[in-house]
Amino acid sequence: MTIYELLLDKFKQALDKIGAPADTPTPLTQSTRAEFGDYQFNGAMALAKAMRQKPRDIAEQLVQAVELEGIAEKLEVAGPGFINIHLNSQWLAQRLSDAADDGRLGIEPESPQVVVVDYSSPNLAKEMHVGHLRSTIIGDAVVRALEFMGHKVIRQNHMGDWGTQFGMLLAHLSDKLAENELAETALSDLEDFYREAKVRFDNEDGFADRAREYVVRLQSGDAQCARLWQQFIEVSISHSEEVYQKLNVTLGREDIMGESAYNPELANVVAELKEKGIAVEDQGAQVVFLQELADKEGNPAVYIIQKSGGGYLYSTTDLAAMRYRSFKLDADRILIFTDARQALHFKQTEIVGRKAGLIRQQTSYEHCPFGMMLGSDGKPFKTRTGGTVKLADLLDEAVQRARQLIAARSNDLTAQEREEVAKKVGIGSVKYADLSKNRTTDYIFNWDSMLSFEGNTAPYLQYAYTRVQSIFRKAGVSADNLDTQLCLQASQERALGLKLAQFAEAIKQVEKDATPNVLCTYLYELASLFMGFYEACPILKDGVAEEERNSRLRLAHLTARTLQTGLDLLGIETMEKM
RNA sequence: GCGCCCGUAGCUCAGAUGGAUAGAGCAACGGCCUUCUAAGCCGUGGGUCGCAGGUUCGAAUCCUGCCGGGCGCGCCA
Repeated sequence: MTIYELLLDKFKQALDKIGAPADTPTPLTQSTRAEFGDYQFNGAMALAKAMRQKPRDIAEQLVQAVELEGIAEKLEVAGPGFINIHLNSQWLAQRLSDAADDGRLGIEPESPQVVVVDYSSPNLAKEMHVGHLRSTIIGDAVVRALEFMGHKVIRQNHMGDWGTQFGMLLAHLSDKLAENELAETALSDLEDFYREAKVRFDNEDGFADRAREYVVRLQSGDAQCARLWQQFIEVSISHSEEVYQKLNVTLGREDIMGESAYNPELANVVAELKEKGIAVEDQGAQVVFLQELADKEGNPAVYIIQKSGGGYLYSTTDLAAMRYRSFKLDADRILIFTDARQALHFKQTEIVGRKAGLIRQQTSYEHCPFGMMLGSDGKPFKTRTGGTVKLADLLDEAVQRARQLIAARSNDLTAQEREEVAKKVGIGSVKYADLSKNRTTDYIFNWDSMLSFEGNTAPYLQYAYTRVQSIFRKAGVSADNLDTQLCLQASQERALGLKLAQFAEAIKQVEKDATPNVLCTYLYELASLFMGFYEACPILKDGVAEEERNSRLRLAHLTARTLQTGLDLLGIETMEKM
């Protein structure tokens, strides 16, 4: 149980005891300022009317009623009726001690849910570009947090491996192979390949017709065409996997569930919607009219599930995917990480899906939108020449920039260690810069600030970790044989200790709201408090008593483990030296 | 036209179920290394939370209307 949950429990009991209505809100929060204690309960004011008493009197009764012996050392009523809770430092120290002895840092798994997470989902017709970065790393961080909390996560890489654009690509590939080129060679640069095919499609006589013909053949299951497609897909998937590896993302082959996988289901999804009278024919297409999203004149929103020519759309695929995930995968939650522009689509998809029974009632359907990545000019992030930035190039540049920064500093790292640090810092910086921002809004990409090694950045957190490791190297002791009592004496120790004890509260918010930036903020505050502790509380210096030294070592070690675990949940690696 | 999202310090961003004097970082300025890595720490300055109403004991947060920006809205995904 987290401290928050524990206190909440106690205050609920106290509310009951003083005769507050059963559904009374329980606004318990971490205190905003140290002088207001560690947590505060703000529920007394709102009760004044219902209980016909002064808020301060209610607060006093709550303070009397709440059972926090041994947990809180002081409860005080302040202002109009705030209750400031000062936790008992010995109790806090004991919690930390227990956490330090536990492999999971004292964090209990939750009762497991099946959570299907759709993320990354690149278009295989092209190379991965910066537009795929956010979905990939935000989704991966949420997945890691969910798994850490004990849930059964089923990753779904909903790759774009199907659709009309493949006609032109396959026609082009077919010609290349006819000229005895190998698929790997022809497709070594997917962007070039796509461009070539597009040029032919737009300019070459007869090519567009051949492309359309390939689409029909592909969809009807033509064997030769399927082989071509398979070759194309294979090369493109390998490319994605290289990027995932560079990015330190947990997606693998087994997580791929491309759009093509739903192909056999599309016709019966449409048929089912028609049978139930949910979909109707309109202007030759099969559509669902959504009265729920009608405008002021009562004109319903239109959701097309089959084109007039008979072709299917992504709405159809998403409905089929919804059914598969809810019924076949038995999902309790379905999380979908795509950019914010698709918000309406997913809202409509859920309405249609629920109406048609394509999703079980108990399955939640959560679109987790995010904003665009912008350049420092506030416009969509592009290369100097205005082209799309390839993700692989972006990551290489990140490592290269980190490498230069490391080289510019004098340190005693070996060449191999420097290279390792460059990779972890470079990739970590790109990921952290993104993860640390509120998911839903656009964000401005800036090399200098993410790699500046100052402030709320990956290197700052990584550095905090190495500082602890350095202490242990110097001390020549292992953290395992420190059985001294942990003690929170100095104000810096107290503040660090409290923050450490709140790790689980941050993770829980991430899994609930799918917002990794909450964990980033937590880790930054933790690292920052550790830096203050490090400056103010000497550990190995002369004159530090053994008990104090060992207690501080334990605190430092717990900090390192928390940082490492937290960064790992974000998909960011740590190192021993930097 | 309708709908969704956003507007917080010069810049980049936090601000969970409404709570106390709105917080960080960068940039600016001033201190701290013969002492565990100064990639650090401590301090100073900087705000009509887009504007105007409303709800309430209390609003950056909720409601309404404006202004400004982004994005969607029948056969792309």
